[in-house]
Amino acid sequence: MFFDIDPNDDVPMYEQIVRQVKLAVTNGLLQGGQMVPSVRHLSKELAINPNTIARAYQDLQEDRVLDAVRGRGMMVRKDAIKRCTKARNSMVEETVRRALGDALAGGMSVEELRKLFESELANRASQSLPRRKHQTR
Amino acid sequence: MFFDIDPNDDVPMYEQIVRQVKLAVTNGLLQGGQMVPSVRHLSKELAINPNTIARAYQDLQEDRVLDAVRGRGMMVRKDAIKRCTKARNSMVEETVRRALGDALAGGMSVEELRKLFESELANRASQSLPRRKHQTR
Amino acid sequence: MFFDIDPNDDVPMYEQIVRQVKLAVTNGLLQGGQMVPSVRHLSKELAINPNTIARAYQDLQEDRVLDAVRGRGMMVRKDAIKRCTKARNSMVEETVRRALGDALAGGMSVEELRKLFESELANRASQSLPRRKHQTR
Amino acid sequence: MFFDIDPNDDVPMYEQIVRQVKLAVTNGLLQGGQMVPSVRHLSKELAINPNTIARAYQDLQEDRVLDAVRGRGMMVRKDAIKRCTKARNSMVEETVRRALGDALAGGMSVEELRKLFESELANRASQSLPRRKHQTR
DNA sequence: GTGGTCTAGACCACC
DNA sequence: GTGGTCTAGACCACG
Repeated sequence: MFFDIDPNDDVPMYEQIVRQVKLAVTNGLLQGGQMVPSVRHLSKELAINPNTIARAYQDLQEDRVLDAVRGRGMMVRKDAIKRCTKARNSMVEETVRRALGDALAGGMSVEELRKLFESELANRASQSLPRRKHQTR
Repeated sequence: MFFDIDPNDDVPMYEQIVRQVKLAVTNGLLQGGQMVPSVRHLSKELAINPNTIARAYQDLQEDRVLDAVRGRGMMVRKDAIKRCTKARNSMVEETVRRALGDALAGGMSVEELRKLFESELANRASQSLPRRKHQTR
Repeated sequence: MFFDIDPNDDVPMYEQIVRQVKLAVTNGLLQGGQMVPSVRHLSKELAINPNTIARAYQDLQEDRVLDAVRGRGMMVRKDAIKRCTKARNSMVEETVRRALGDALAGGMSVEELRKLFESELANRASQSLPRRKHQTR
Repeated sequence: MFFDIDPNDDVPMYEQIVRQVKLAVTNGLLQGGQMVPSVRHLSKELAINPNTIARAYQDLQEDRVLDAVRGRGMMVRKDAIKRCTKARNSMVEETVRRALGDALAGGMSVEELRKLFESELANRASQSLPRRKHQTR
């Protein structure tokens, strides 16, 4: 599937899964009504303990992104995309705000920061597969 | 002093202190040769366990930002600013990269992201004290 | 028919069916000697796996509410109404007891509780079809 | 402590803990700012696996009833009582509504139901310790 | 087959 | 000491 989990990242694996599912919903890889892979299946595929997957799915259920269908599996809610997009927006916004805060607090000038931003953006835009590998805090 | 510690933040308190000391060095609030408040003093001021302060100072010593002066306390190294600036740069860069990764993975367009960035920048530029309050992961 | 099944409810579907059959017997919608819809028929009507219907009917047989008639289907036993009424009574009693327990444990006064009870009762009494939609645990 | 957990109940233990903590907040046994017993401690006292306790506490954190204080333990939020009272109210209301629904659907008359309610209420009112033992669904 | 709960025991970071 | 995460393996109810 489309998951890219790093067990050594300081953000816990179950949370990485939660985030990646939400992003997949936002960008259309996972559509409303679609089934997500079963706990056991994904657990094998990612070589991760089923409990960890289950916890991620449960969190997604509480966030009303997934619906458990008795004896059949977990399904993406039809209205999930709204919530996920909102979540993505506030997530990105928050991170940007953080970068900004650190930059200014550290005396970095607005021009420097903008330049850094644009250069990173250029890097990404020129890559074919825009999937990041390591996400350290 | 200039510390703004949130005990319920998910970044640990000692790390918040480390980061804020480094930023203060970068932006000139703390200059080489200057003494940093004593563990006991800061511990009282922030109502934080002295061990926590001590650990932060210890880390800063290992990062060669502070120097222990026998019987007098901790002093900012004269060459600290170089290291701190470098640290700040990679810190900000890393955060920007993360925002970018999440944005693109979630299907946000480059234009949207740039707009968001500029709007946040405008917000901050117009404020007097650019110190952020909550830093959620 | 008169079934109102919610697959996402936390009480299992087969149990919802059992309960609703019993209530139908109690209130006279299903009379002794009457045939109950066939597993296949009901399965189609409710868009539910036949196994689930079968399991419900089996339970009802064990509870001596239904009788299997060779080659014809399932029939409501003539003495079912007694048992169903008894079951209904203890079911309602149990639920009332639970509400009471939670209310008192949570410091709700007897007066508050009685008021709540009467107001709910008034709500219902004024409605034509007293069939509830969601039954959360 | 004040917990009364039944491992054979069909509501899971972690959820029993969640409910009982909330009720304790509502009725004043647990006040804002107060620490709840540590995971390990409660785990020993109730002879329940620490993971189960931890899960309950995490749920309570998500429900903003508890706050984790780094390295010190879990504390009742000052504003918890509002949420808990609200939760209790809707919980009790929901149960009452359910009793009512079952009663009416089963053809029980309003008078019968009210009589049952008042008699249960009388039972409880006359008891010294209004703590229920078994809570079957 | 599915998810849900629980146990036992381990390791980590924080204070 | 505290909570947080993860693993391994078990059992259950549901469809």
